[in-house]
Amino acid sequence: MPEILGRAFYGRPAKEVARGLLGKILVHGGCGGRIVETEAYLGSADRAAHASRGVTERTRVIFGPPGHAYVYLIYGMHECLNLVAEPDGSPGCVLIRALEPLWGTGEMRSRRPGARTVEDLCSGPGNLTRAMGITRAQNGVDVTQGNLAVKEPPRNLEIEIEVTPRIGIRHCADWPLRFLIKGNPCVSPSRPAR
DNA sequence: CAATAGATCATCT
DNA sequence: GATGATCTATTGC
Repeated sequence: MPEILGRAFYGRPAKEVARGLLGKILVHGGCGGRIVETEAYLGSADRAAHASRGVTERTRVIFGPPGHAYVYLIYGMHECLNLVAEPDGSPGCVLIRALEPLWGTGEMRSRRPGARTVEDLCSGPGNLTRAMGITRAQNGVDVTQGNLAVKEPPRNLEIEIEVTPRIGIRHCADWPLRFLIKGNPCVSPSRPAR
């Protein structure tokens, strides 16, 4: 049985957690996939991060204990999944941008009739939450226990990690905080930066 | 293939 | 009242 990642894994700098999550397995309900793309979001210095403006009703989970989910609605239509990093009281989280679908692909397809290929199912933050059935109902849930969790892969494959600037933001657009598994076809397509 | 438009709403100013 | 950690369809080379 693959092991669920514990609190200590998340209670580190967001950058390390983002890098460490590559190759791990995200599961929710009967669906699961390998994490192939992440982005780190920091605290007050990172103007691209929601947490940079301090604690509000929305951002308070980012300041809370690590190992919890932060799910929010973007552009009025897409939900994005983050995992809270850093020790309790310190802001930081990791946006999960893309998965390589492994289990429950039939269920994913039924939630995403528009997807043409398996690689498309979880390619992009909005796409993966819809495919996995993750919504704001999961905001604040503990990811170290329960049906939304991240596990150790059955066997550790050798992966090559690439670091690039983050996608789709206007502040701090040149900070190298995006991590991806080089060459993986499920990584989200690059889009025109604004 | 690249660029653009439109959808649509919670959150913050 | 403006903005945004997006996606898809459509248009134009």
